[in-house]
Amino acid sequence: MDLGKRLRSRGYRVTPQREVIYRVLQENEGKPLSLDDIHSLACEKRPGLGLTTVYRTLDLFRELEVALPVHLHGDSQYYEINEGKHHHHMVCLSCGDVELLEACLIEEIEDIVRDGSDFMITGHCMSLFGYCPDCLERGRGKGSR
Amino acid sequence: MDLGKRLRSRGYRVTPQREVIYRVLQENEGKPLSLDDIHSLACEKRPGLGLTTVYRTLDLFRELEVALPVHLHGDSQYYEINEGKHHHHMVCLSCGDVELLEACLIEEIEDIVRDGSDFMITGHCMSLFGYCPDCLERGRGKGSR
DNA sequence: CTCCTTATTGACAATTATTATCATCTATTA
DNA sequence: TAATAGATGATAATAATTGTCAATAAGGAG
Ligand SMILES: [Zn+2]
Ligand SMILES: [Zn+2]
Ligand SMILES: [Zn+2]
Ligand SMILES: [Zn+2]
Repeated sequence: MDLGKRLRSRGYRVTPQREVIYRVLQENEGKPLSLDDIHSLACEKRPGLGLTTVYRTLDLFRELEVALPVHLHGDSQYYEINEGKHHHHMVCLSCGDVELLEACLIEEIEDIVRDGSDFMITGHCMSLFGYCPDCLERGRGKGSR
Repeated sequence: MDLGKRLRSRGYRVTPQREVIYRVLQENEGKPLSLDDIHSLACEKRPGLGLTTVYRTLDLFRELEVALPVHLHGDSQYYEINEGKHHHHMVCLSCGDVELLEACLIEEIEDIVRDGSDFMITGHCMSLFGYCPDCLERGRGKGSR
């Protein structure tokens, strides 16, 4: 569904700022972006767009599930567009590169949980950490970062 | 291995502050604590302990792998003691309760990755979100939080 | 045990990140 | 096109994190 429908159907307005931020997320599908990343990229398309607006818009997008929060090691909160293509991430501890991982064993885990507790699982997140092929090749498999 | 050895073997000193913070983590095994949580609890045992020291100590503990960072939804960074008992978490979206999940299918995922890429996995994190039995019983399965 | 050396601490200041306020602007609808 | 209410951006206010430095105290030598 397109952004306009998703916004209007909940009583929110379609604004250029929201469209720009949405486009930034769309163009970086699979690449988690920090708030500052989003702000910089959005400002390229619409100079002057305020950082406050980025905060507000991402809160909204998260509420509407237009964007999903992504947890990686490191301080910042990252965001990604939610295109319904469920996936996870592999983060290189040396260069910080983020690769996509489409595999997910959540059903198996849900089975395990169902047998052992009454917790109802509705979502999850997962990140794998390690070293990307490039860093391994360059002998940076144990480098800092 | 005990804290003293872990510190001294790397040239760090054993201080009461570090011991107190370690004890706080130990007494809350399985329950992720935020920096403020840790600070409050540590201050009960040692009034006056500075927040700066908590920041510094947790950076150190993380480096020494005495503590592990835990990612949950929400802003704060959480920490947990690393007792070698690998586990994950289930977070209730209604009451915020965190339950332990000892199940982990990382080996299966590593197999999948090995077949599909050359990324070398050395660690991972995972959290499941949903509703705890209490909240389900109270009909708060779709409540806010 | 006492004295040195130097890592560590805590108070404070400086930065940085996030949230609140409010006048102005503008998307929507009639 | 005009009216209305939501949204934006500038600014201020808070909160979170990091840096500085004099005072303290842990660990090692004697
Ligand atoms: Zn790499
Ligand atoms: Zn998954
Ligand atoms: Zn609950
Ligand atoms: Zn695991």
